Formats: sequence, structure tokens, C-alpha cells
Amino acid sequence: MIYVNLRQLRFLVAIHEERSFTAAARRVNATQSGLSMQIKELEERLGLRLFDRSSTGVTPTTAGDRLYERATRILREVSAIENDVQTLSGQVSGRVQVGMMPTFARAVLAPVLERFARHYPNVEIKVTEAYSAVLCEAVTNGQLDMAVVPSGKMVPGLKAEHLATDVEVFVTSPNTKRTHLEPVDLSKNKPLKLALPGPGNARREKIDTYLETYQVPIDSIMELDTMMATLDLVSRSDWTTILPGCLCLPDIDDPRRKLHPIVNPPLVVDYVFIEPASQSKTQAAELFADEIVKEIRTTCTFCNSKLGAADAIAG
Amino acid sequence: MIYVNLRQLRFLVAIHEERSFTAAARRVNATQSGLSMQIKELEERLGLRLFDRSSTGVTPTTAGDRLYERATRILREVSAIENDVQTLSGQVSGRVQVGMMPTFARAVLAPVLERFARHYPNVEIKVTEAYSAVLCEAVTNGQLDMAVVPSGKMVPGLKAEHLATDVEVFVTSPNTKRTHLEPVDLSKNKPLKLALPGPGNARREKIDTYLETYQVPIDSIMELDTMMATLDLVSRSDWTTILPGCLCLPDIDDPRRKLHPIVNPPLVVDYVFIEPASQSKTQAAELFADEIVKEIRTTCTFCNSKLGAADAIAG
DNA sequence: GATTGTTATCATTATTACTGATATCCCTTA
DNA sequence: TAAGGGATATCAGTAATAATGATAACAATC
Repeated sequence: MIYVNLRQLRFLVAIHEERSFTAAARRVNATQSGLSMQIKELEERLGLRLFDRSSTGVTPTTAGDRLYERATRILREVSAIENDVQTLSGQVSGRVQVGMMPTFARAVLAPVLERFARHYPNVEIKVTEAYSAVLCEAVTNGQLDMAVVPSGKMVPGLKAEHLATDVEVFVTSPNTKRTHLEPVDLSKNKPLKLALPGPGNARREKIDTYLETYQVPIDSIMELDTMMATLDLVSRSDWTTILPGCLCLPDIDDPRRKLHPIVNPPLVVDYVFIEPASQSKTQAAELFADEIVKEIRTTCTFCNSKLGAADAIAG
Repeated sequence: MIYVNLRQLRFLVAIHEERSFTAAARRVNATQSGLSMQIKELEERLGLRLFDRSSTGVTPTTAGDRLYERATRILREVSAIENDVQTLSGQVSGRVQVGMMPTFARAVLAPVLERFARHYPNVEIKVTEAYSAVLCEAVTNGQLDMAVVPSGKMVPGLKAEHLATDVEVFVTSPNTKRTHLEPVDLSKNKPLKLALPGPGNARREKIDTYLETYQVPIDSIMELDTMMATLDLVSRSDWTTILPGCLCLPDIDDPRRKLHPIVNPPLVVDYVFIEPASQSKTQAAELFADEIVKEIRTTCTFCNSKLGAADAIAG
């Protein structure tokens, strides 16, 4: 009656995401041979091919895609059973491993951590700060339960949810003629010296597109993948940078730098919440996620009102 | 990582529904010993008890109930995979086994069968006419894909959906003073000679309650579990009966009997659609179900307008 | 054409599940 | 109170299933 089993579904999901039996085998701690036989078995039982094989890898057939969708749903529900156990066995506990893009380190993360730790003292929290590619990777292979990253190209095996849209802010040193919080049209500016994150960074790509599209004059660009150093550099030189609103918010009145909403048009960054597609969150993880999401949403709303260019444009 | 497997879930569901390892083992074609070991394994892995055992049988714990809910959902989705295969492999085909309460034999079933067979010539249809208890049993153990029955006490392992509410109609021979389609208040009547289905029949129970509650005077009751004989008896004697509107509709103008909406208050019957809780319908079954449901709903609406007591009460 | 990196296959081994007999428990009944 | 019936648990042996490691076959790349 029931041909399919969970092992086969797990294999199918891994192969589908890795586009390779070999890589999938590595991921699920099995041998390529084993996967090959299991998928063969599954295909024979169902009477249709799930993957087109070649010596360079595999591509899922239509049926393979369809089954992948179902399989992730099923596996997520199965993992929910195991999470239920935690819930049923009483108080909230366990370990939550979260990835965060650097943007949220202060404005968002700190208050959430404080609150959460107070409410759920038995939950062990581990936060990793990294750029989106690293975080996506870590979530995919189960090292992290979830992460918040800037939106970018989708990684297979992840379930993503849009959280909020934030404004990007132009940051300069105090030694300029512009006044603090005055909007700026980057394309009508003298050539910029910009400190930006390196290529590959999701925000960087969006910024590059913006600079090109609106022909923003550039003097030179420095690659700095560290927020702290960037801020420091900007405040003590004529280098400038572009940072997400959420990151700037805690320092909005800091005299060491000036913030300028970007207009014509505004430059924005979208934050997305990612988690493994075929796994459900533990109760602790769910609660933590709720807090994070709430905090990010309110912070972004606040950013938009304080640093958004909406008023500037209208005025 | 993944402890639970589908076999365990299937066992859990069977045991939960049968309230017995032994009976469940029979149902899933396995031994009591095997189930015992699998559930033991599952309980140990999850770290909690799923059933409280006694020598009289077994009762699910809270955790057992919770898991049962999840398990049925998961198994339904897994069976959906297998149904997908049919769908993916092209045209609609397969075998659909439906159970029908006798009420629908003519007014509803015939047109649906005709239409469906024309649209989907490759689907093999098997219809079984029986009373609700038999149909529930057959759906539970997989002999039928689905059934339509009068609402009554819920059987575990079934997923039910309310279809429509129909009026019950008082049926007499032509040799009475009453005029055809004239509403009747049964409690203000001379003692009745009623032919009714035997006890255990779901409609009978509802009728009994009605007769008692509104103190309908009864001369005598005959138990007839055959619609055809009942109709025949009524038309040729002073015996009367109570039948669902849907059943009467095709004969509404037949001079061999008279129909009377029941008022003060109206007596109604609810139809429900049942299917196995832990299995999803094949595409063919889904299409057939849609047709049946649609037909029953329109028929009931029609019944209510033709045979309903609403107007009578208002007037 | 050698090399690298795929997947498929096969015989063997390891693991897992099932079976059937039996033990144990509890409730009912004589 | 003892016997009987019906339930689940346990155990050792067996059967079924899955994983392994080596190898083959193939395609792309250098």
C-alpha cells in the first residue's frame, strides 16, 4: 500500500537540492550507491523517472519537482512531530541557533536577546553574525535553525519569508557642508569615495546596480567587510558609505557622522527570514523567530519615518 | 535525525483508531508483536508514552492523540504522492469505489454516473448501496474510497464534511383525505402506522428522537430496511413512512403516493461526505466526489423549495 | 588520451523488522 | 479462589531490507 518511505523522501530532497547524488550522499551521511539504489527503487515503484541523469549531475524531471514540493512539506511535518515532543514535555527549552546579518547586531538583536533570555531562561541561544551567503549555507546544512538576510538570489532548500523593507542611508563625516538628515541625490553629487562591502555581498550587488542605473559619479571604491571599521573610517575622513537604516538608527544622534536619506530614487534593502525547507522550527526557535520578526518590523517602520526619503520626495 | 518512520505512523494510527494492538495488527496485516515493538521503539525514541496499556485494551495519552492528528495528516500527504503519479502519467483513470445511502440511488446517483462516465471513460466506477454503519466500516478499512451517509455518531479514522441539510417527508397512500404536498403536523394526527428502518440506522435514531420529543402518537411501527418495499407497502395500505426529500423527488408526481412536508417543527436529515482520515483521494475519486457533492447540494436545495415546510410555516 | 567526476551495478555485510511461541498481567466468571 | 479468556510484552530466531565498497561505464575537460 505505502511504497514511499521517509528515507527515500529525505534522499530525494537532498538530491534535488544538490543536483547530484554524490553531493546529496555526503549531506545525508550515506553513500552515493545507497542513494542511487533507493531512488531507483522509488522510481520503479512509482513507475516514473524523477531525475534525468548525466555524467555531470542530475536534473529533476517534472515529476521530480512535484515530488520535491510534497516531500519537503511532509518532512517538515515529520520534524514537527519531534518538536512537539519538546513542547509536550513541558517548559520551553532547547537550543536555538540563529544567523544574523551584521545590520541587526545592535538595533534589533540586543533588545530581543535581552527580552527572550528573560522570558525563556532555559533556552540556549547562539547567534552567528555573517553575510548572507555564509548564513544561507549554514541554514541549508542544518548548522543554523534560521537566519535573517538581505534578499538576494534564492538558495534551494530554504524557505524564505519577506520581513520588511528598509531604507539605505548615505553616511558621511561631520566635516561636510550638508546638514545632518538632509536628503541627498547621489547622482547629482561630486564623485564619491565609497566604502562598500565586497562583491558577492547581497547588498553590494543591489548598490552596484543602483550606482550604475542612476549613473552616480564615483571617485573610488574601497571594499570593507566590517561595519565597525567602515563607520570609523567614514567619521574620520572624506570616505563615505551606504548603510541600512536599521544599522544607523542607534547612532542617529552621534555627532561623529551625518546621515542622509537617499532620494531620486530611494535605495532600499529587503530583509528576508530563512529556514530549512524540510524542517519545522522547534517551539523555542519559533518563539525567538517571532520576537526577531516583530522587532525588525517595528525597527524598519521607525527607520522609514526617521530616515526615509518619503517626506523629502513629497516636499 | 529523523527517528519517526511511516510504518510507525501507520501503526500508531491503526492502534489509535482500533484502541487495540491486536485489532490494529489485523488491520495492517502484521502481528501484534510487531506493532508492540515498533510502538515501543517510537515511544523510547520520542521519550514519552503514546498509549496507556491495560489488559482490556489501550487508550491514547495526550501525546498519542497529538501524534495521531499529525500522523493522519502526514499519511494523507504521502498517499497524495502516489495519487500524483496517476495524475502525472496523463489521463484520468483508475478505479473509484463509492458508498451511497439508499436515499440517493435515483435522484442523485443516476445523473452523476451518466455525466461522469461520459467525461472520464477510463475510470472504473463501483457504487455500493448500504446503510451508514456498513459504509463507515467499509471506508475505514479501505474497501471504499468515500461514501455519503446521514450524519450520526462519528467513527474514528474518518474525515467527514457536511454536505447539505434535507427535509424528511411524510409519505402516505393515495387513499387519505389529505391532499398531496399538504404539510402535516405529526403530533396532531391520529396514531400512525409507520414503516421505518431498523434501529441502528442513523436516520431511524433521529426520527425516534423526533417522535418522542414531540409526542407523535404511534399505532405501530414496522421495521423495513428496504426502500422499495417500503414505498410499495405505503402505496397499497394505510401504513405510512418518513423518507428523505431527495428520495421522494423523482416520484413527486407519482399518483401512487402522497407526500407531506413535516411541520411543527420540520424534521431534517444531514448528509455528510466521509473518507479515510489518513488517505488522500485519487484524482478520479476527487472528480467524482466533486460531482456527487454538487449534485446533492443542488438536489437538496430543490427539495427544500419543493418539499420544504418553510412556506407552510410562514403561511 | 589521460584525468576527473558523474551515476549504475553487484556481491557482501550490516542493520532492521517480522514472526511465533511464550510470559505476564488483569478482568471476569464459575 | 481458581480457571479462563483476552489483552500486551518479551525473546530468540529468521527474513527482509538497506548500506557498503569496489568496479564499471560514461561524459566532459585538460
